[in-house]
Amino acid sequence: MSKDDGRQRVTIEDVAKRAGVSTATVSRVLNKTANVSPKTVALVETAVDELGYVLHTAARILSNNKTGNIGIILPATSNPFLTSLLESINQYAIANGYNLLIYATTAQASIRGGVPIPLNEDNTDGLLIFSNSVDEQTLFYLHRRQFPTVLLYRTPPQGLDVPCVLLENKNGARTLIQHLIKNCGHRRIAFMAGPPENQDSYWREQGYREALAANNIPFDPNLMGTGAFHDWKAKEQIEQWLDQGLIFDAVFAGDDTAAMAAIVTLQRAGKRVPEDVAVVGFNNDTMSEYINPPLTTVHAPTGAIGRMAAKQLLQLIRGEPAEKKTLFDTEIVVRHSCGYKLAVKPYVDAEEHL
Amino acid sequence: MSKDDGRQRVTIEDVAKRAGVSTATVSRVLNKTANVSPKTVALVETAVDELGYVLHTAARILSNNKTGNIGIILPATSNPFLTSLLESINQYAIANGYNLLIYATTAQASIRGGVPIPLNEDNTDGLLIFSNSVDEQTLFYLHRRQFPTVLLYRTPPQGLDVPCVLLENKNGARTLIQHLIKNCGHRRIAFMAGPPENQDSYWREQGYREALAANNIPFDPNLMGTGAFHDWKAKEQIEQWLDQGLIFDAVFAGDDTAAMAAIVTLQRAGKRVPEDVAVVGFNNDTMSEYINPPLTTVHAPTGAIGRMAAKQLLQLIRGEPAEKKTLFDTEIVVRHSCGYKLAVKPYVDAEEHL
DNA sequence: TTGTAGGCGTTATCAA
DNA sequence: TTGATAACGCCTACAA
Repeated sequence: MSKDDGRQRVTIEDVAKRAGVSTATVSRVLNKTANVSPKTVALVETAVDELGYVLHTAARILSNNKTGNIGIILPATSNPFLTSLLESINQYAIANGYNLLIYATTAQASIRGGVPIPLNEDNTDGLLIFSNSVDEQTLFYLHRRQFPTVLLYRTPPQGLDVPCVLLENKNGARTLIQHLIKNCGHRRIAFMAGPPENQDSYWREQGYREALAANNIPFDPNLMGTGAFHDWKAKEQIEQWLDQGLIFDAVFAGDDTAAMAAIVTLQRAGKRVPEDVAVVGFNNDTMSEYINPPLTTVHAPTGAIGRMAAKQLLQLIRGEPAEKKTLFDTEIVVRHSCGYKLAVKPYVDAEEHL
Repeated sequence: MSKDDGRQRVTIEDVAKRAGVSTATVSRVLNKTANVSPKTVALVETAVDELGYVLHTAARILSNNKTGNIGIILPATSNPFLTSLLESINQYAIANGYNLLIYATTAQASIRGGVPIPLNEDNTDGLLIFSNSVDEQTLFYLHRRQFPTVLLYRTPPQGLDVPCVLLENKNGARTLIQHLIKNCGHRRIAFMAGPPENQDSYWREQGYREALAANNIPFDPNLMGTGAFHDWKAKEQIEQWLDQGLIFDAVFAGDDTAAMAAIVTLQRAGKRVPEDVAVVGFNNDTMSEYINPPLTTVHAPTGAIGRMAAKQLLQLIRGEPAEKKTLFDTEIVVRHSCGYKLAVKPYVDAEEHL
């Protein structure tokens, strides 16, 4: 291993010798954990510099279990929504003296047969867990170890008492679909679900169904599909619907990413959005107002959610209690893709002006 | 610390006792590092399960320096381009038995006074370093320690011999600006630079200047601004230019994120894009074809770059040599925002059809 | 095939 | 204010 051929590592002992003090003293000045005479401090600091000493993280962790890091585990899917979430958490963490480490897992992360997950109690002081990115066994393990953990966008499993920070989905979705029905006159509204087991998607679907019921529109299973909060998945779903000749005048894409892909796929198939088919999303990602046509969606306070989760986690780490459950409300944002007319005009191709 | 109140951790020793074997044997079956009789293996494995034993990462690292992780350090800016990069690296890492840990730093990460950076030789087997997210001192330190390191989107500093994976920027930018000048008839082309010290931005500017020179357009320092590869920064720059009455008929935004923000800012100020002002970007992010108008840009093979960097790093970790320098070429993508007419029509507002 | 024991680098306890 | 030393949990010679 190339890593082992490296020249001998400079240890705290080397520093101690060079400075003519004990390792204990070096540790004290490094951690400011006790009073040390200014003279000694200077001695140690120059020794550190001269030797190029860098503390061995693993050794410290083994010895006292402090890392200065918090971690977040999330599914490895590239959704701009996740970027916003991470950004807000990172900011909060740094502002409070912690570094954020990120692990994006393709499978559901799990401890099993003694194998730890890559971000855990050994290299972080606490963990944020997004949706169902780790399995229940691991959740229970962390809880048994009383390791500071906060759940994001999911509730804890039965019998597990872990704080969670959530988005209110049902009301937002219901309002959105009501708008589609009442204000825009759509009746055959297709729904694209998120990833399997996703709680946000589940509740958005409930809101969709409630709006239908409230308007005496019978639920039609043929209008149920999957966008998986993913562009190519949404593309496939739209293409399949088009191929099979499904009749629909609107699509609730599940989230903005799927909505964006749905719009483009429909347009490439010769459909006009929103004249032929309306499309609405969920989240209000940054690009939602820039796309073509601007997207009608539900605004989710993603940054606030991230900050709140980080805040709860740091409280837990400090040994303070945290909120069992925090719920954030949403707000509908009406633009053009739903077919409802607005004052602001979107871009019009040059040739139209000629 | 709440983390210390947790019930006693199950160690390898507990497992050994339970299974009636030595810790050495437990370690052997856990790591498959030597032959153990099937009978003993079974004994150990059930003990692991019954006790809920999970290996202590830090202890293993301290003992043998293997982590199974690679790390990437990058600046904490939310650019969809980075998401693509991370996705490709993560896929490659996982396909090859490594986990990717991510650290997004707001300042330039640095070891100093013995303080390690959060992702380092103690918790990863190798490091990918994006652009100038860590300082030179740290780069030299890692090299001195012979720690596997690959630079992404930057060359090593003078005197440092570290592999790097790069994007070709100058030719791409020159071609793009040539297109703006020759095919679209623009002459006063403003340029928005990326973040300070960013090598990609530097070379894009060189390409811009070369295209100008090749067409006998004098370089005008008034047309030089900053977009910082960031939406709000680009917005500010456009607003400032508009305020001061700068005359320009095109903007090379530096990257797609800045371009998207530039387009929207211009439109809100009552300018038509591309009729009044053309806008072009760089990268060809996913959303570039969806925005309004669809963006003319330069395609960068971000996924391939990420995979290549990960590949080089794993070679280094295995003790194999890596390419000193890998350069990826680009390709211009002409859509609507440059003003050049294409067959594919963008979205047209419903009212235009009435 | 298995066990014993030393060492990895740090921090914390206890004395001085 | 400082020093000696016992953990922390694991791995790997070396022995058996």
